[in-house]
Amino acid sequence: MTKSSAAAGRSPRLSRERIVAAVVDLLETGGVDAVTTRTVGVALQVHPTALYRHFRDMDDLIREAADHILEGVTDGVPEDNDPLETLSLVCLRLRAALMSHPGAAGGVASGPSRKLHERVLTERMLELLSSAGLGEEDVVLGYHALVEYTVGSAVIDAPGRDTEQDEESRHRAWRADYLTAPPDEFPVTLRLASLLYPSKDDQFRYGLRVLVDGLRDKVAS
Amino acid sequence: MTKSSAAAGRSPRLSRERIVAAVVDLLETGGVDAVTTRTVGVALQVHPTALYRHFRDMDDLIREAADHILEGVTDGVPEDNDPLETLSLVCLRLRAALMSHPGAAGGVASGPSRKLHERVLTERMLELLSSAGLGEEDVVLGYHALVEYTVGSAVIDAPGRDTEQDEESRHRAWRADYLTAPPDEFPVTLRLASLLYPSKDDQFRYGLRVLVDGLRDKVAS
DNA sequence: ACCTGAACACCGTTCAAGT
DNA sequence: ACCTGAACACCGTTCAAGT
Repeated sequence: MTKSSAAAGRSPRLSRERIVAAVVDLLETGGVDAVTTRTVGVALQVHPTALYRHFRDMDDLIREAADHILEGVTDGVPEDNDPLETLSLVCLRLRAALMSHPGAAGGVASGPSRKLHERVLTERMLELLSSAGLGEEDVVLGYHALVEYTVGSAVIDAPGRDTEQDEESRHRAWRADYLTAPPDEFPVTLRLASLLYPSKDDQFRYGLRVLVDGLRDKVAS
Repeated sequence: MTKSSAAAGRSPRLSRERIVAAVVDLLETGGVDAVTTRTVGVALQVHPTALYRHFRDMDDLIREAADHILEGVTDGVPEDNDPLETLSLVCLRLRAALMSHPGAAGGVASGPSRKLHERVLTERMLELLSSAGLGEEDVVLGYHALVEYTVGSAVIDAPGRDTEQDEESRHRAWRADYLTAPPDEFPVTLRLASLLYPSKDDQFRYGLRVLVDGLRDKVAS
């Protein structure tokens, strides 16, 4: 009745699903190095090495968890008349999912898992680019550009292990630091120092807009 | 005569420069996790903990090495009539520097070091954007967008620890994998599968072009 | 002042052993 | 079949000790 035909032993305490759920949880609450064999062990009240019955190695587990985080990214995104605007919203949702789970960005950055939720996201993005009227070449290259920008900047922007200082005060310190540069060697930096390091979300939105608008220009050809 | 006024003991075997040089070397030949306290120890014929006299911790050392890799990125870049084309070349040079030193990308991705070579690169990029005729806001946001795209995609594209398979055969396997998807759920993916995963450099160049061209459109405003 | 040696608290992973 | 226990080969880092 459990899953195997010969349901002999007591029911297993672990499963891929339960392990993934625990990892997603650790990815959400803790920082990047919050998920280790030991931490998932205590989270599931189980020996650190128990997960090796269900996953080949830590990398396998992280990638599965990363894919799980991609679930629902395309759901409920309001449909705009312009497919590229919808796509822009999808990218923002993708970023939000990655940012709310520090360390997950590194997981998807390590290469395409070609697992379910990633496939769904890929299909949706390709479809939106295609229905915008882009040629096949531009659809594929545009897809890659948006993914690399969104995932790549999430890797950069995701909160690391130093959550002590908040983003704004850190940025303020950086700007102040630039003001100490020698004026004859760094004139432009000095002139613009006060504008450097706007909020990371504003940075991301700007680049996303440039990319999306640039892709729209390719439709005419 | 050495450096301190009281030059008593024998001259030190180590220095920040020598350690950084060794790390840059390891970053170039080996993969991402090729640089550890132990590996720099054997490279310099020195005890693994010796570097703690010269650097606060491993992070400090990696960031210094990452900055060293940025040296000369802006040197000898041919000056185009259009500053944004020169900027495009600078980004390509930055990518080349990061790609040829796997792991260095992670170093600069961990946040701005505000060290010398990074400052030089920042100044040059801001200057090129400024001389292109962009407003101050666009200069700063354009700078951030280009850096996040270039560094972020380098983190994604940099060769990891699995150098067994070459890029092209891995991409071929991925494309083949997409062809096994159920046709009714992934029609666009199936139609475009053969076009997916062009060379990483081509991917990067495409997105870079879209970004640069998009920034040029902002000049008119 | 600069480096070594020993030690500590971690990692991921393997494999024999228990149930 | 599934999990535990012990063990191995690694990490980064601290600190007392040598010279």
